[in-house]
Amino acid sequence: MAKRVEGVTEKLLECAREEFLEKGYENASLRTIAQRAGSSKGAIYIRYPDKASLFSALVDEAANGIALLLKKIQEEFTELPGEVQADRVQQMSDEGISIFIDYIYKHFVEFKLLCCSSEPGFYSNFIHRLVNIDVDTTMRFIGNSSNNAVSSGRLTPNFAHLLSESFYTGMFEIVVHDMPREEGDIYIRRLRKFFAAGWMTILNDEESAG
Amino acid sequence: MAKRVEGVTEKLLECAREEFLEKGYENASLRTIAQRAGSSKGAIYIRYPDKASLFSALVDEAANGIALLLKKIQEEFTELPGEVQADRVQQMSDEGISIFIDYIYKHFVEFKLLCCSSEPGFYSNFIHRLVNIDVDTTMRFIGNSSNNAVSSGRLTPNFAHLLSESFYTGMFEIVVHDMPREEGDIYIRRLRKFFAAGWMTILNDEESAG
Amino acid sequence: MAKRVEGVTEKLLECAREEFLEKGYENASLRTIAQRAGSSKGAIYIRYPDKASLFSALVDEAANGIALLLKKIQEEFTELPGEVQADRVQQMSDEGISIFIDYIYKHFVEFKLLCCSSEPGFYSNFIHRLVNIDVDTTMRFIGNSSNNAVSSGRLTPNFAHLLSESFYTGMFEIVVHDMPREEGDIYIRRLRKFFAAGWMTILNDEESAG
Amino acid sequence: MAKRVEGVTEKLLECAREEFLEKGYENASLRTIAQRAGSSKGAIYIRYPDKASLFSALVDEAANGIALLLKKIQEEFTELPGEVQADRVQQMSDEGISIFIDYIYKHFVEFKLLCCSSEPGFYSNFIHRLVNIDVDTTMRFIGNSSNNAVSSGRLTPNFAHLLSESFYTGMFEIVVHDMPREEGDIYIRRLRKFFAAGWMTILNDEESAG
DNA sequence: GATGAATGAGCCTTCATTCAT
DNA sequence: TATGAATGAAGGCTCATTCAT
Repeated sequence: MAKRVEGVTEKLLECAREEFLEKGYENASLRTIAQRAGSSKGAIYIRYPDKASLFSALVDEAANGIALLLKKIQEEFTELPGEVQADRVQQMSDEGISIFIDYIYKHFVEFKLLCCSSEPGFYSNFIHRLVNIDVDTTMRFIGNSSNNAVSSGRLTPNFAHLLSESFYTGMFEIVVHDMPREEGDIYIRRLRKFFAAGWMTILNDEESAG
Repeated sequence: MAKRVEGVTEKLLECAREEFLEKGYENASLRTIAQRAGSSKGAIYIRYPDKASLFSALVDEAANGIALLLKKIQEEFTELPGEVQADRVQQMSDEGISIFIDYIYKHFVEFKLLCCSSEPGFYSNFIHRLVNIDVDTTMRFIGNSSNNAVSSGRLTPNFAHLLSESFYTGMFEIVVHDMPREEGDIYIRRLRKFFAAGWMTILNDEESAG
Repeated sequence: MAKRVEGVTEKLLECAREEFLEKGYENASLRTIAQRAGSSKGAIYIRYPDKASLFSALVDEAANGIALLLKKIQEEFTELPGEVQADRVQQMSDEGISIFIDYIYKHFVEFKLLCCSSEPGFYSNFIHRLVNIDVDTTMRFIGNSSNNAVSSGRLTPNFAHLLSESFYTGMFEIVVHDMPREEGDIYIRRLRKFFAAGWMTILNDEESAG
Repeated sequence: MAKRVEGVTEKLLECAREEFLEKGYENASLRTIAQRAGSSKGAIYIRYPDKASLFSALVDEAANGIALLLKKIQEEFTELPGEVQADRVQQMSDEGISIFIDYIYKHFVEFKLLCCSSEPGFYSNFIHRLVNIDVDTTMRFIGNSSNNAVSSGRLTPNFAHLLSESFYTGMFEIVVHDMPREEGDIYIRRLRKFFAAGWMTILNDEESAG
C-alpha cells in the first residue's frame, strides 16, 4: 500500500498559507500552491476535497481552539457564585483574557488568514461563533440575576450580539494590524475597559437612577 | 447625436448592485449583470472602463459624502472654544451624530455594498478615510489642550488609529446586520457612550490619579 | 441638405495614417482613430464602408499612381525600335528610374503604410501589380526578339515573376528602412546594376556560349 | 505519472500550423485550433504559455537551425586562406548553398509560416539574424583585405545590411511562392550570380578604374 | 451629415476539478 | 499514492459594425 510521502502535507499547507496570505482566498491559485510546494494539484485533492477545505485545514484548528477556549472561560464565569458574577461586568477574568491573548499570538498567522484572506463570509462566521458563546453567557447571566436590562428593553439579544461582535472585531484588530504582542496586550486591555464602561450604561438602570 | 437609451444606465447599475450584493465583488460577473439588465457587455464598457469602475460608480458618492460629512462635523468641533472642547469627550455632537446616522440610512445599500461586497482592501480604505479624519481631529485637540495622554505614552497615533477604526467598524455593524433605523439609532448612541467611557480611561491620567 | 464638415475627412485620414503606422493594420482601432480625430466612428462609416476601405483610401492613390507610372515607363520602352531595346537590359531608362524614385519619395508615408502596416496579403498584391507590368513587358520584349532565354527554358514566366518581385521588394527597402533620399538614390541605382548583371546571365545563352 | 495523451501535441501543432497558415498570426484563433484538433484550449496552455509561444514552437527550430547553418558556412569561409577568400565574391560555397537550400526545403512549411503567417516584426527579426551573420563576415572579410570599398565610402554597414536583406528576402521567395525544389535550386543559384555581379560593382574600385 | 450607444461575437487566458496512468 | 494532462466554463475586455436619434 502506497504511503503518503512524509512532509508533503506540511509543505503543501505551508505554501497554501503563503499563497492565501499574499493573494486572498479568491485570487489564490491551487496550481501555484502545488508548484510552490514542488508537488502537484492532485496531491492537494488527495488530502482535501476542494479549495475551501484546504483553506479550512489551515485555519480550523485555531478557530475551533479559540472558540473552545472562550467557552471554557465563560463556563468558569458561569460557575461562579451569583454574587461574584454580579460584581463583574466583564465575563472574562484577567487571567482568562491573558490566556485568550496568548492563544491569538500563538496562532497569529492562522488568525491573520481568517481576518484578512478568507472568502467573504468565512471571517464573519468565525466571529459569530465567538459572539454566540459570549451572548449566551451574557443573556443567561442577566436572566439569572435581577437585572432589568432585558425586561426594560435596554438590551435585546440582537443588540447584545452586535455589541459583542464589535468587541471581538476590535480585538482582532491586533491581528489585522500586525500589532506586536506588548502593544496588543495594552490595546486589548483598554478595549475591555471600553466595553466594561459600555456595559455599565446598559446594565445600570439609568432611567430609574436618574 | 446618439443618445443613451433612457434607463439603461439605471438598469445596469441596479443589476450590478444586485449581482455584487449576491456574489461579492470577485464572484460577480459582468456578463451576468448585462444579461440581468437585458443589455450587453459592451453597454457596460461604454459607461465604465472596467469592473472596478462599475463598482465605484455604485459606491463612491456615498463614500465621499460621508467622509465630507464627517470632516464638516469635526471642523465644527475644532472651531469650538477650547473650554467647550475640553468638556466633551466625543467630537461628534448629538446633532452631528444624527446627521451622520441619517446619511448612512439614506445610502444604506451603498454602504452595504462597501461593507459586504467590495474587493478586499476597498472597504478598509473607506474606513481608513474616516479614521484619518477622526484621528487628525483627536490628535490636534489633545495637542492644543494640556492633556498628557500623548506625552505620557498612554496614547500613540497608531493606537488612536486602532481605537477609531474599532469605533467606525462598530458603527457599520448596523449596515452589516441590516438593522432597522430605530434600532440603529439606539445602537450607535450606545456605541458612543462605550467609546466615550473608553476615551476617559485614556484622557484621564490614571497613574498620577492613583 | 447637410454637408460634410470641411476638414473632417482630412483629419480622419491623417489620424488613421498615424494609427495604422503605429499599430499595423490588424491592431489599429477605428475607435481610436475617431477619437484622435476628435470625431466619431460613424463619421468614418459615412465615408468608408469598412476598415479595409479606410486603409485603401490612404494608400490606393499612391499604389495606383506608381503602377501607372511604371506602365508608362515600360510602354515608352516598348515603343523603342527593336534594336535599341535589344541593347538595353533594364527596361527603365535612367530618366524613368529617376521619375520612379521621385514618386516613391513624394508619397513616402503611403508606401510606408503599404510596406509595413498593411494586412497580410495587401502588400504582396501591390508588389504583384508592379511585377505583372514588368513581366509583361519583359516577356513581350523577349518574344519579339530572337533571344532564346524562354525557348531554352532559362526563363519561365514564373521565374521572371520572382526575379521581378525580388527587384521591387529590394527597391522598397528604402521605404522600410526610412532611407534618406540621397542614399536611396544610390541604393536603387546599384540595385539596378545588380539586376542588370543578373539579367545578363539569363539573356545570354551561356550554354552555347561556353 | 500523468502522461500526455499520445499524439495530442502533434495534432495541436498540426492544426495550429494550418490555422496560422490560413489566417495569419493575428487572425488565427486558439479556440479554433483546439477545436480542429478535437482538443481543448486548456490543452494548448499546458504545452505553451501563450499564443506567441505556440507559434514559436512551430517555427523556432527551423529558424535557429538555418541561422546556425549559415554561421557554420560563413565560418568555413572565414577560415579559408586570404588569397582564396579574395578570389571569391560569394561567401557561400557551391556546397554551402546546396546545404542551405536543402535545409529550407526540408523545413518548407516552417519557413512558409515565418514568411507568410508570422506577426509583424517576427519575420524581419528572423531575416535580420541571417543578415547580421552575413554582414559580419562581409565586413570582416573586407577589413582583412586591402579592398577600399569601405574606406572609399562605396560600402557602408547600413548599405551592406540592406543588400544582404534584399538577398535573403529574395531567397525566401522560393518559399513564399511554393516553388518546387528543382526550380528553387535554379532560382537561388541565379540569385547568387545576380548578387555576385552586384558585389563586383562595389568591391571593384570603379572610380580609379575609370 | 453626424453621433456614439448598442451589440454580441470573439479574443486570450485562468481556474478548479476530474481522472487515466 | 502521486502525477499532471485534460477539460470546459468562465473571466474581463476589445472590436468592427449597425442604427436610432
